[in-house]
Amino acid sequence: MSRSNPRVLSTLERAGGFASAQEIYRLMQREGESIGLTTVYRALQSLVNDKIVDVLRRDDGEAIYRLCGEAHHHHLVCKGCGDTVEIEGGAIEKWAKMMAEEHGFRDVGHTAEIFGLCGKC
Amino acid sequence: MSRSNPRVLSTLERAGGFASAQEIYRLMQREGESIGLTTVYRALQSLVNDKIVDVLRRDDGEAIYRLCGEAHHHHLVCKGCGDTVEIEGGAIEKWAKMMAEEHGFRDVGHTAEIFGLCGKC
DNA sequence: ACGGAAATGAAAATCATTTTCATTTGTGCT
DNA sequence: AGCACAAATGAAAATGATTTTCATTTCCGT
Repeated sequence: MSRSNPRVLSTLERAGGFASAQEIYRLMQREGESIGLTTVYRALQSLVNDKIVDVLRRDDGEAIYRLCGEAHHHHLVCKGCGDTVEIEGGAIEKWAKMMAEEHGFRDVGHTAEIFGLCGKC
Repeated sequence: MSRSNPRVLSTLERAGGFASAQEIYRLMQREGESIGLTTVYRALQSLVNDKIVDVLRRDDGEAIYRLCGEAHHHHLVCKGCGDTVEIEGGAIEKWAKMMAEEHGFRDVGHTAEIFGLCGKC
């Protein structure tokens, strides 16, 4: 029953380990891969079940899938041109850990993004 | 242009200060209030704009609206029971400011949430 | 009362995601 | 190879939340 499609996984990796189902589908299309949207969704669900990827939610409600165990980073996104810079978040990791401890939470993950206008916009 | 419908706000309050648009709509229907779903959505958007309510996402992607104070804060959400704790994020503010400066971004905002399992789950 | 702006809501449109179902592919067996 | 059967695939339809459209109604200022 392992529906983890290796092509989907590798596309997610190539996308920077962070993308929505629709994005992965479009990316594969653009690269000439023949695959159905349904299969992409199924592969991602399977990867989530197998705990190979994590699923989060964007502000607009779209689900985004992220490789687990990947040294994780955050994003600095330009509201004007959409340009994205990957940034490091050591401070955040510590903050998250502290807050979790303080409130008796365990098994914690986190999301953090910064958005604004880049130099060119 | 203040479309903040007082009946919607008071229903959200009565719902425990935490509900989805659909739930608020159904609640008002059940209580015999005459209102359209569209108006509920518009009222909630307006309340979000006015920073009277916060919007989060459930695991299934449905938006939930939540009354909250004006002070900027972040959330610690339990993946098990959905319990939410408002936390302070002084460290994040500084981090966001620093990163933005470093990459020449201005006019920046940010999001940050921590999720895990609370003591009871 | 009159006229224009804002509010309202029913119905249609949109969009991500899920389900259905017929078809294809793969695998083990003889 | 041929055969049966399970798993995988994907197109199309269904679903459900949210947004948009647009005609109608309510409000307010004159």
